[in-house]
Amino acid sequence: MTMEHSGGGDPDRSLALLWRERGPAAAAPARGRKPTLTLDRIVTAALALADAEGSAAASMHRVAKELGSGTMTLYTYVPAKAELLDLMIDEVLTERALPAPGDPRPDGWRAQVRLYAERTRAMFLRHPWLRQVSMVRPALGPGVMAGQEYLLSTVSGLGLSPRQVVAAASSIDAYVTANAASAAAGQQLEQATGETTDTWWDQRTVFWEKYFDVERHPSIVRVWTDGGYEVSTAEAAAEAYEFGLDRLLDGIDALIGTGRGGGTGKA
Amino acid sequence: MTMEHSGGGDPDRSLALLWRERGPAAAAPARGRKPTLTLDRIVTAALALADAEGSAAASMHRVAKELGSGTMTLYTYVPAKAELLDLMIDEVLTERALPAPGDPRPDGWRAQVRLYAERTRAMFLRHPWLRQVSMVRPALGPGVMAGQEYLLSTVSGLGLSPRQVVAAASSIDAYVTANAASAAAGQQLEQATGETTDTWWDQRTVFWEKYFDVERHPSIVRVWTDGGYEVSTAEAAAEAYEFGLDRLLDGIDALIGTGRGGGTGKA
DNA sequence: CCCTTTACCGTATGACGTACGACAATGAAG
DNA sequence: CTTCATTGTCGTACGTCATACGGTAAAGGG
Repeated sequence: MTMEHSGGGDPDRSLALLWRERGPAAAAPARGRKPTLTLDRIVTAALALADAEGSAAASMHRVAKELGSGTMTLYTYVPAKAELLDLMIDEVLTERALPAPGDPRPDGWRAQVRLYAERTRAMFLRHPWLRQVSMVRPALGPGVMAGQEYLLSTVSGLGLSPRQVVAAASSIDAYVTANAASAAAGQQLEQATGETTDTWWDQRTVFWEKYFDVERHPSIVRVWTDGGYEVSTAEAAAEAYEFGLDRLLDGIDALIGTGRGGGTGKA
Repeated sequence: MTMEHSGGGDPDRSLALLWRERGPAAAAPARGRKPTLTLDRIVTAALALADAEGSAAASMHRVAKELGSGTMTLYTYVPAKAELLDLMIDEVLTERALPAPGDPRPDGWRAQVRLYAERTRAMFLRHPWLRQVSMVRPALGPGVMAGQEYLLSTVSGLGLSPRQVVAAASSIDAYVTANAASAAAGQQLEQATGETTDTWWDQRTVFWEKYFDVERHPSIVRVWTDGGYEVSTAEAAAEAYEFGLDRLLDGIDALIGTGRGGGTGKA
C-alpha cells in the first residue's frame, strides 16, 4: 500500500528546488564550508535506486550510502523525503521530452494524443516505481507543466468549450496513466517475484477447481468458453488499453462532429 | 508511495481465507486451546482503523491493540500482513453489493455500467485507503469475482467479439477505478491536511508569479483566460470524470452500431 | 588569527513487519 | 485424574524506516 508524501512542506522552498532556483536569488553564499554534493547528484542517485529496486530502495539511508555521505547530510539539500520524491517525479516527467510549443509534432490531434500516451507509457515502464506515488496535488515543476501544456494543446481548437477541453485532457490523462501504471505494475511484479502473470494464474488453478462457482458467474464462464481469454495476460492488457483509448477518442471525435453537444459546454 | 503486498504467499492458504474455507475441510480441530479471536473480527478491526486514519493505521500492532491481544497472535489467523490486506480489499469489494445474475438491474447496458461506476466510486470514497493498494494480480476472492461477473455481463450480448468484451470491461474498469481513486485521494488529503485542494492552489500563487513561463505554456494560458478553470477543483474533477465516461461509452456504442469494426474483433 | 557562517553527520527515538521460542490452555488417551 | 500431544498466545529481538538534535569540521571575511 501507499505512504503519503505530498502537500506538507513550505511551497516556496519546494518550488525553488523544483525550478532549481531560476531567477536572481540564486547566488552561492560567500562564506562557510563548500557543499560536497549537488541536488542533481542526489536526485540521480535516488532515481537509480528506485529504478533498480523499487521506490522502497530510495530511502534516505541508501541514497546517502550510494553517494558516500552520512544520511543526515541529505537534509542540507532537501527539507524532507517528500520533496526528494517530488524532484524524482518531475525529473522523469521531463524526460518524456514532449514537443514544446514551437517544436514539430504529429499531424492530427489523435496522433498527438497518442504521442502523449506512448511517452507516458514508456515513462512508467522505465520507472515502475511511479505507480506507487500519488499524482494528486502534484509538485508544480517543469515536467508537470510541460505535460499539461502539451496535452491541452492537442485538444484545444477542436471546437470544444474551454471546460470541455479541460475535461477531455483530464480524462485522457487519467485513462492513459491508469493503464500505464497497471502495465508497470505487471512488469515490476514479474521482475520482483520472478514469475510471469501467466504462471501466477497457472498456480491458481486450484481456485477454479475448488472455489469458483459456475452458477454465480455465468458471464465469466461464457466469455471464457467463447475464447475471450485466449491471449496472454500481457497481450490482453495491451489490447484492452488500445481498445479503450480508441473508444475514448472516438467518443470525443463524435462530439466534435456533432458540433459540441453535452452538458459540460455551458461555460 | 506504495509498498508491495501481493503475490507472495501460498495460494491455497490465501484462497482458503478469502472464501472462509467453504467445503468439507473446514471442521474445527478437536484438540488444543480455543481461539479467542475470529478472522472476521480481525478484518473488521483493520478496516475500521484504515477507514478512520488511512492504510498506515492498519498495522499489526494497532489492529492487535484494538482487539486487546498481542501483536503476534494475529499471525495465528493470517500468514502475513499481505493476506490481511487482501481480505480487507475483498471485503469492501463485496460491500458494493452489485446485482447478482438473477437480481433486478437497470435497463440498458449504459445504465448498468453506470451502476458499476457509482458503486465503485462510492466504495473508494468510503474507503480512501483503497487507492494505496495495488489491484494487479488481485486476490481471487468473492468480491473480485462478483465485480468481474457483473461488469462482463453488462457488456456481453452487445455484438462485441469475446475479446472485445474483455477489452471493454477492462478499459471501463481502469477508467472508473482511476477516477474513483483520484477522488478518494483528494478527499483523503483534505481530511489529512485540513485544507481543501482550492486553498492548496491559493497557497501556490507564488508559482504563477515567480516561475510560470507564459511563453512556454500558451495553451494553459489560453484555457485559463477562456474560463476553462472557473469551477472548483472538485467540481472540475467530477466533470472530467463524467465527460470521459460518456465519451468512452459513446465510443463503444458507435462500435456496436457499426456492426463490430476495429482490430480486436478477430477472435 | 579569530569568528561567523555554512556543511557534515553520529546518535537517539519511536514506528514498522515478523522470526523465534517460551508458555498456557485444551481435550483425548491411559 | 493424570499425562501429553496439540493448538493458541504473546514477549523479546532484529533490522528497517524518517528525522530531531547537537556537536564538529571547513571556509572565508575581518
